[in-house]
Amino acid sequence: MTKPPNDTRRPLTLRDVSEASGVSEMTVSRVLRNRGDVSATTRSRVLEAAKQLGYVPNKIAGALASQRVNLVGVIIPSLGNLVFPEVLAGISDGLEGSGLQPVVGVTDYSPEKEESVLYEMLSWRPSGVIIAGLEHSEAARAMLINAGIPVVEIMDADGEGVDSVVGISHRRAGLQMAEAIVTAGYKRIGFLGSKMPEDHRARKRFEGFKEGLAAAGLSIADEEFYGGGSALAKGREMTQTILTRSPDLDFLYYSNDMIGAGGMLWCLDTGYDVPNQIGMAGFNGLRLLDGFSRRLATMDSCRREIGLKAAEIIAGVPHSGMIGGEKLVLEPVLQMGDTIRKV
Amino acid sequence: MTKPPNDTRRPLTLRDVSEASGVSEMTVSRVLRNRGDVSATTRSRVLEAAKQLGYVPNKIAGALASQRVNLVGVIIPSLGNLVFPEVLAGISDGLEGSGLQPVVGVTDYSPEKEESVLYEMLSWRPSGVIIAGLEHSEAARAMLINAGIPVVEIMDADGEGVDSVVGISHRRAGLQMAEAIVTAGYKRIGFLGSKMPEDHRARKRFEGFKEGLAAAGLSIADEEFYGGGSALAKGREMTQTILTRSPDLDFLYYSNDMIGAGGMLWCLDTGYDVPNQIGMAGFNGLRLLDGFSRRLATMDSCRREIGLKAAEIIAGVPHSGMIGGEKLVLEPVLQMGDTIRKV
DNA sequence: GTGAAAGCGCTAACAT
DNA sequence: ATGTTAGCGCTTTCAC
Repeated sequence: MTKPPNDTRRPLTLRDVSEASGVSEMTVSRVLRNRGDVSATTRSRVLEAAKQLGYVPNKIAGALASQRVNLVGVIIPSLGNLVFPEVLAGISDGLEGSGLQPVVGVTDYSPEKEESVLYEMLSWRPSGVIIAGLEHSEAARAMLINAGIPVVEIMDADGEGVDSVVGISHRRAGLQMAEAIVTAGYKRIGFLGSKMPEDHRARKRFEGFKEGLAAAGLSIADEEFYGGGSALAKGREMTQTILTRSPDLDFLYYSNDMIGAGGMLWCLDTGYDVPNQIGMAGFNGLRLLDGFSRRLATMDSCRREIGLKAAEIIAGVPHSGMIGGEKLVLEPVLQMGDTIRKV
Repeated sequence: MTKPPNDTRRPLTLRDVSEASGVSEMTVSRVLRNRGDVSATTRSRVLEAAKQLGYVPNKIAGALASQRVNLVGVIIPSLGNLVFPEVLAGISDGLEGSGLQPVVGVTDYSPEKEESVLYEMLSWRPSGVIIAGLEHSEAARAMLINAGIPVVEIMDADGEGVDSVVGISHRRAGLQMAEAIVTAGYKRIGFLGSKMPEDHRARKRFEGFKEGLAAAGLSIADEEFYGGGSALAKGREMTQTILTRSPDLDFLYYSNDMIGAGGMLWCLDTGYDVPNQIGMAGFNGLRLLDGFSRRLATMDSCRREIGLKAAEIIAGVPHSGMIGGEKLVLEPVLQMGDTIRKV
């Protein structure tokens, strides 16, 4: 394979391949897309020329002409949180074989940024959009409705979607965890979470959690919130802080596994008897934490499957018909781990 | 903000805005792009009409006409490994304000997939490509050279690049770690890593490491490799395995911090005296691990800065001139942590 | 099985 | 400050 002789710095076009092979542009196009009937000889002659020249088709022109773009916009709040790359992995799997490619946009949990990222994406006329959460600005919702393409809102099932929805009920997840804690006999419960008002899923879990406690006549005894930084380190710090302030707490509910793991490390280092003296639980079911000596109680957020299903919905929608409106609510499984005492 | 009255399911065009506002398509285009002089009145009339209709420009057509695409292709091996999202964050920062947007492609460490992802990306005629590593297939190299756009190969500086290069010398990183270990007086050294033949950076670190040991008349006493799974858990398992097989090892060098942390947890749980009985070190400088009770010795891989600089190179290249060929070698800092004994 | 013509929705370049 | 014309590189459609 020698270096293609593209001396002129002008990108190669179909016409170049056409001239090099002595075949019309149209037929070259057919060969390169495996469309229509082309004789074996013409076919191989074209492929030879294309390879020889190092021709790379121009999808921009192709997309404009065909009104077809094999891209799926994926909009998520962050890449720093382990959870989202896993959703992406699921999406990537779900798109496998469909010819569609994900294009990722990150919002940093900012509604304004979400709006601009969405606008940017839609301007490339993707075949579909997968977007985290159900809460969007008015303008963003309008764009999603108006885009005329399948939209899947993922990760959250507590609310109304624009089109299709794939997620779990975070409210119910919080509620179920509260029930498990109450059943185990814990009474003085602390909550530790992030102070991101725009993390609606964390907020809903917290609300469901409080609701579950309330049903048993209990409420949050103390709470602690954090901003940026290494989640593990923050979990450690916050745990020390809250237990110093409220030494009588017998359970700590963390809004995610990373801070929960940090808290667990601190409790074990400090000599707490987990789960008898103090119980603890997180959220997400992060496999990352499998290597710890104790397994933190948690609840799987089904993120890989969510990505997979969302992608399948996009990939499965026929090019014209677009029915949509599916709502798929997955059921997370409570994993008791080693940090909730047996009843 | 009422729902835009786009009754016909046909996407809106510039012409629609033109008709709605009574301004020529060309002037509408100018307004929407803030290009050229437009009177304040026409301007506001156009913006009003565009907003009213919910018009989203078609970048495909725009790109085709202007031969300008504000996209930067970013090709990385994986999203599951913490390291790459951090590089992405750096790229995202470096692109800030340039008007360029990253489009991410994942190769799963497969040269074939890298080739197809690259082909796919180039077919969108991006303004530049940032790609992990210096090792590519012949065809991939040819595409990169032939693309006629700035290319930045990142993360590795041990070798020749196609155009610009931003990275660290993994060989030197391994070598320096070996020197630190030798200096601390360790003699019986084990290596634990992944068995990914395509992870050239890990391979180079290992080679540099062995070279560093050799310079002191030492060599690897035992080694252990792993495949998939939770890295923390694997680090734990492998550490048990290698120390059972070779109980006389006094140092363990891990190819990354996650397996190193797993190993550290196991050693501490098992009652090893770290760092006196056994020392250990990883690689990457993961801040994620800040919450552990001991800090693992490690070496910063400068991944955020690598992303930042690579993006700046792409963003800084003038639209035509394309000089390129920069090579930026960053210097990782050795962090001794708590797992190498003081001399 | 192959080719010619028209045009996708925009913007560069040139009017005015 | 605004409008007109001619394409960008491909694919659709229709002809042969």
